[in-house]
Amino acid sequence: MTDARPTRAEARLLQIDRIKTTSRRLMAEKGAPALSLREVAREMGLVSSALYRYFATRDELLTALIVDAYNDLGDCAERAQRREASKDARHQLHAASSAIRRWAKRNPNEYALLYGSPVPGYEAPSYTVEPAARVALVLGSIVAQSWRTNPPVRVKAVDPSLKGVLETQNLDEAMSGIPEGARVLTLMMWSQIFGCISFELFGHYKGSVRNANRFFNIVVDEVANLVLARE
Amino acid sequence: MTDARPTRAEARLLQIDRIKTTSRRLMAEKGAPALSLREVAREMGLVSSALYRYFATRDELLTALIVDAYNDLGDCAERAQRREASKDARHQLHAASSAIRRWAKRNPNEYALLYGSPVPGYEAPSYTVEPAARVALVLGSIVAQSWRTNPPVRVKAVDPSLKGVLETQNLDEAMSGIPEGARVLTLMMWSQIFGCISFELFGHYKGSVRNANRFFNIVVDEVANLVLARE
DNA sequence: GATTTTGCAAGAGCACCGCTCTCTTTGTTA
DNA sequence: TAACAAAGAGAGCGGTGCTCTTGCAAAATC
Repeated sequence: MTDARPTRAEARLLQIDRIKTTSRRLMAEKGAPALSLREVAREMGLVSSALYRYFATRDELLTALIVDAYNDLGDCAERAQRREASKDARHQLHAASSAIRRWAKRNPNEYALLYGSPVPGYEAPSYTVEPAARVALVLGSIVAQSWRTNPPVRVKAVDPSLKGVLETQNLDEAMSGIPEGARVLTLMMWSQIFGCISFELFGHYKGSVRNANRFFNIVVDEVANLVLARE
Repeated sequence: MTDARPTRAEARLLQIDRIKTTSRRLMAEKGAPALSLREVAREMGLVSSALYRYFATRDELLTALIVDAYNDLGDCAERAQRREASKDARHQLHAASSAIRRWAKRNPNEYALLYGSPVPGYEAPSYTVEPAARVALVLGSIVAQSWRTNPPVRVKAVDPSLKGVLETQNLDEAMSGIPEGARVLTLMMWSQIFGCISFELFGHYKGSVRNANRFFNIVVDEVANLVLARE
C-alpha cells in the first residue's frame, strides 16, 4: 500500500501526465498549431508560467506529444499485424496499412503533427526517430517473413546497383538477410501508404478520388504485388 | 507610352504584387507559419493596418500565395514534360517528377504550404482546386498519350469494379477514352511521388533512406512500370 | 527537531501577433 | 469645384510565448 499523499516525484509525473492529457484534448479539438500553453494552463486552473516548470518551451511539449503519438500509432500497427499473424503477408499488409489509416482518420490532428509540415525552425530530437520507425518496422517484418518462408517468384529491383541507397540501421533487425531490393520496395510501400493518407486527410483528393476507401485498398494491393514480387 | 504616375487601380495591383513578393521572401526565410502581416508591413515601410486594404485576413494572403505556388509548380511540371515531348512516356514521367521534386527542394516552405498539414480551421477556396490539379494533369496526359499511341501489353487493375472510385471531373480532359484502371494507377503514381517528396523534405528519411536521389528514381521507375503496364 | 535547500505556483511584465476602428490626406470623378 | 472613395497612420483590444521575481510549502540536511 502506497502513501495516500504522493511524493514530490510522483506528483511531478502525475502533473506532466495531466498536462499532456489536456494538451492532447485541446490539440484534438483545434489542431497542433493552435495549441497554446496559456490555454492548457487555463484549462488546468493554473497560471501559464507554472507550465514552464515541466516543459521549458512549447516545442518541448509538442515533442513529448509527438513521441507519444508515434508510439500510439506504432502500437496500433503492431496489434493489427499480430491479429492477422496466421494469415499470409498480403493480409497482414492490408491489416497493418488499414490500421494506420484508421488511426490517422481517428486522430487527424495528431497525424498532421507527425506527418504534416514540420515547424520550420524545429529539429526533431534524435530520440523521436526510434518511435517513428516502428510502423516502418511492422511493414518490414511482414515483408521479411514472407520473403523467408516463401521466396519470391519474380524479383525486381534487386541488383547490386542498390548499394548505398538506404541507411543500414533502421530496417536491419527486422529484415536481416533480406536483399536490398526488397528493403527499397518496402520503403516505397511505406511512403506510398503515407502519401495516400496525407493526400486524403489534407484535402488533395478533392476533384480526383471519390471513394478513398476503395482507392486505398487498390493502392495497397498494387504496391503489395510489387513488394511481394508476385503477379 | 504610359503615364509616369500610375493610376490608382494600377497602383493597387502593384501594391498587391509588392505585398506578395515581400511575403514570399519572408516565407522562404522563416516558413509560412511564421509569416506575419506586421512583419510584411514593417518590411515595406507600412503600418500593419494598411495591409488590410488589400487582404482582409492573413488567410486570404496565404491563399493568394498558395494559388501562385500551385501555378508555379504547375508551370514547372508542364515545361519539363514539353522539354521531353519527343521522348517516350517513361522519360517524360521521370522528367516531370524530377522537376516537381526539384521545385520542392528549391521552395521547401512553399511546398510545405501546399502539401503539408493545412491550417486546421482553413478551408481551401474552390478556386485553388484547378491550379492544384495541374501537376496531376501533367502525369495524366503523359500516361494517356502513351496509352493511346502504344496500347499496354499487360493491363492490371482495369476492371469494371473500379466504377465510382474516382471523381469524374479532374482527369477527364487529359485522359478521355483511357480506362478507369489507368486513371487509378495515375493517381497512385501522383500520391507516390508526393509521398516520397514529403517524406524527404519533412525529415522522415532519417535512419531509412540515405540517397534520396536514387531512391526517388527507383520509386518513379517502379511506379512507371505499373502505370505503363510493362515489365 | 531546527534549519537549509529545493520545487511549485502566482503575478507582473515584455515584445510580439491578428484584427478593428477612427482620423487625415490624397487622388478620382461627377 | 464639390463630393466621394481609397489609402495609410495610429491607437487599441485581446491573445500569444516566455522571463523574472516573490512567497510558500515540502523535502533534505544538520
